[in-house]
Formats: sequence, structure tokens, C-alpha cells
Amino acid sequence: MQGQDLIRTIPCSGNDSTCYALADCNNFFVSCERAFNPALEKKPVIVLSNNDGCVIARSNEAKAIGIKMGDPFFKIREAVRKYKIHVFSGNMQLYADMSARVHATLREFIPEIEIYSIDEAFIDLGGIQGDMKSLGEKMAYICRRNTGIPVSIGISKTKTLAKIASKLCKQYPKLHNSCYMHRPEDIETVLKKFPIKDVWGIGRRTVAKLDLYNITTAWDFLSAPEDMIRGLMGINGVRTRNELSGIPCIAFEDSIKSRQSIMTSRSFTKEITDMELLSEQIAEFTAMSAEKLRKQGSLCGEIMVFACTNRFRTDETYRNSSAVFKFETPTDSSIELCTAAVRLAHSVFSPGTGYKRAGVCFSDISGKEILQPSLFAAPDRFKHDKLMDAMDRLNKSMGGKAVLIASEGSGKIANTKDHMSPHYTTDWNDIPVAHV
DNA sequence: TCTGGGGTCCTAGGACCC
DNA sequence: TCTGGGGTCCTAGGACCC
Repeated sequence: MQGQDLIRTIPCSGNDSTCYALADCNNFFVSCERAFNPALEKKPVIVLSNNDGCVIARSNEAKAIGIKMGDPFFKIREAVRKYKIHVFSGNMQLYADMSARVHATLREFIPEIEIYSIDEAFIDLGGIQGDMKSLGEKMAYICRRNTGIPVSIGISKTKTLAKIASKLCKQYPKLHNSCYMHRPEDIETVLKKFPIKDVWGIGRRTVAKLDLYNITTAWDFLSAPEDMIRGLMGINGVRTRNELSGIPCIAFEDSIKSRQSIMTSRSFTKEITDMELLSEQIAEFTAMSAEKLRKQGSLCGEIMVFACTNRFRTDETYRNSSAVFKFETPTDSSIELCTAAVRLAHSVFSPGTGYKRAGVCFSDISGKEILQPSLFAAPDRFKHDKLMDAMDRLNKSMGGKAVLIASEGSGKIANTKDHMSPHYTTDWNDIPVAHV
């Protein structure tokens, strides 16, 4: 039974010597800003989340000053002035575009890559002959040259070990952004020094539990009995333990999987107390989610709307209300989705409440091609297809929100983005000009 | 004044059925 | 008074990731 759990996720390549690379972009959002503004090199730089709320990326210099991931911006204003930290509002369009460029560069080496996140990709090097260390160095060099983004390439027998190898690259500049970790004695030396809290899959809660057993390094974890790890962490703990010992338990997935849920939510600069404003926001979030839904060719079976108060306020109790609607027949029409969402927004709203955050979540998502039409569904149930298609194309070619659903309103609520860089690669007006 | 956003998977426990 | 046992499915909550 336990064995089957594990085997299910092991890639069945038929090759007993597996090898994975992890390409990890260094301080990715900061590196994107630097790629177009070289004056930022060697300077402390941070990037902020929506509404300029929290720190979501830091340059090494900013880390050295003591700026933490997730620090609220208003709490570090003093340090920003004192150390002349360069501040940017998150420019997600730019980062997504730069990410695509890095992926395209990696694919020139090995076509099948697994895009793990906006700044990370796994590459299956199983069966590849040659000097892995120099292959990694070459990948890192070409990525930097083609995109301006510094990338760390960690290579080892499992994904978890490859992650560790990529972290070593950042720690030791001498490695030239590429670390191939394969000899058992080297792996042992590394794991004995590697903090368990930095291992992929080991989070805060687990670190606290492991600490009670004096497990503080990756090697301690690997040396602990399997039953004990299973008891503390369940199957995922056993997988991580196997991965550290060189047995792959996390499969390589190069096909792009459709999302099982699609969410759009935002915090507001000022609390919303007006129902019309709230429902316009909800409609806007719904339209954004619906666009993502159509992009992956899916239908939504269930929609959830939520709105909550400011969880940091101490003078009143935190409230989070939500409501759900199930569609008789799944849909991808913004019109149907917005109609449902606005109705839900009305049922969630309570007068006199100040809402600080709200959002929309689509679930029960299915592929459009395998739709089982309900017996009672109207024959014209795809009547909005052409309209949606036209709307998506207009919005794509004209950028942003050229066409809106009526319930979205006119966007009266603006987010704070006081430090936005130009849309260098995604807006013709912002394309950098070379002065010669 | 000001505190992000979007995902996945696993597990335990309850409801329900035979 | 006595009060089974096993299976499935669903859901909420926890934990993790970036």
C-alpha cells in the first residue's frame, strides 16, 4: 500500500539514472527591472505587491540590509530612505513576458521543460550525455545573454536535490551559476550543512515539529526513520525523504495542465462600503477570471464570491462572507458568469460594513470539448461564443480593457501603484529607445 | 494613512449506504 | 437491554509552493 502511493508518482522512464535540472531566475522581479535599467545593478532594489502593499522581491543588497519577504511597505519606509533603496510597484505584465523569454531560451537546449512557476523551470536531462556542469553553465550564460536575467542551474538525481543545487549556485559565485551534484559523498557533505527549513516541501509548521526531534539539517531528516517521518508529515514527508536520498518521487510534468480553480481577488486601497462599487469590482474580477478560463479552453461549473473586512484592524472583528452558485450547465461566458457573480455579491454584502478585500473563485472546471450538455439546456447555449471570442481578441490587441461587461462599471476604484516602471516589452509606447 | 495573490495536494471526519 | 462493519463520497481545514 505504502509502496503503491510512491510508485504512482515515479516517472516511468525505464532509465534508472535520472537527472533533472532546475533553472531558477535570481531575484526574478528585481532582475526584470534591472534588465532595462542597468543603473540598478549593485544597488538595493525591491518590488512591491498589489497596492504597493508588501515586499515580494528583493535584490541581494536589499536582503543584506535586512528587508524581509512580505514586509509591509509602510513599515520599511524609514529604511528605504536611509539606504536609498530603489522601489518598484509590481509590473506583472513585464515579468510574465520576461518569463516567457527565459523559457523560450531554455527550450532551445531541451524542448521539453516543465514550467513550475513564473521564475522556475525543471528540465529532464535523463539520458543526456556529456558534461552536465558545463551544460548548466552554458544554459545560464545564454539565458543571461538573451534575456538579461541571471539564472541559476542546479542539476541532480531528483527534483528536490536539483533545487538544493540551484540554491548553492546563489551561495557560491565561484560555481558560475551552475551546480551539478551527483557524487554520493558530495551530496552527503552538502546535506549535512543544508538547513531543513530550506528544503523544498518543508514548511514552517513542519520545521517546528522536526525541531522537537533535533532534526535541523537535510541530513538529519534523511537519517530519521521512515515511519517517524510518515507519522509527522504523511506521504509527502516520505516523498521528500526519498527524494533527498536520490530516489525520484516527484514526477516530471512537461504538459501544461489546466487549472482546477481560477481565482481573482484584490485588496482595496480604501475600504468599500457601497454595494454598487463592490459589485462592480466583483464583476471586474469575474471578467478577468473568465478570460483566463477561456484561454485554457475550460468551462466553469461553480462560482464563489467572497468579501472580507480588514484583518489587521483591532477595533472590530474580522468578517469574511462568501456565497456559491452552481451552474446547471457549465459556462465560459463572461455575461453569464458576471450575472451570477453580481447576484452573489448582493447576497454577500451587508450594509454598514467596510470591505477591504474581495474576490471571485471559479471551480468545478471541466474541458469545453468534453461537455455533457444537460438534457434541459437551451440549444443556443453557446450563443455567446463568438461575442466572447471577439471581446478577447480586442482586449488582447488593444491591451487591457478595451471592451467591458456592463456590470463592471467604469473602474472608479484605482489601485496604488506609485512606483511603476514602464511596460518595456508589452506596450509599444514604452519600448526602450537606444541613444547612439 | 499604509499589511499580496494564486495555486496544489493530502487527511480526517461525517454522511450515507448496504 | 442489546446497539456491526465496511465501503464510498464529500467537505473543511491544514500544509505546502511561488
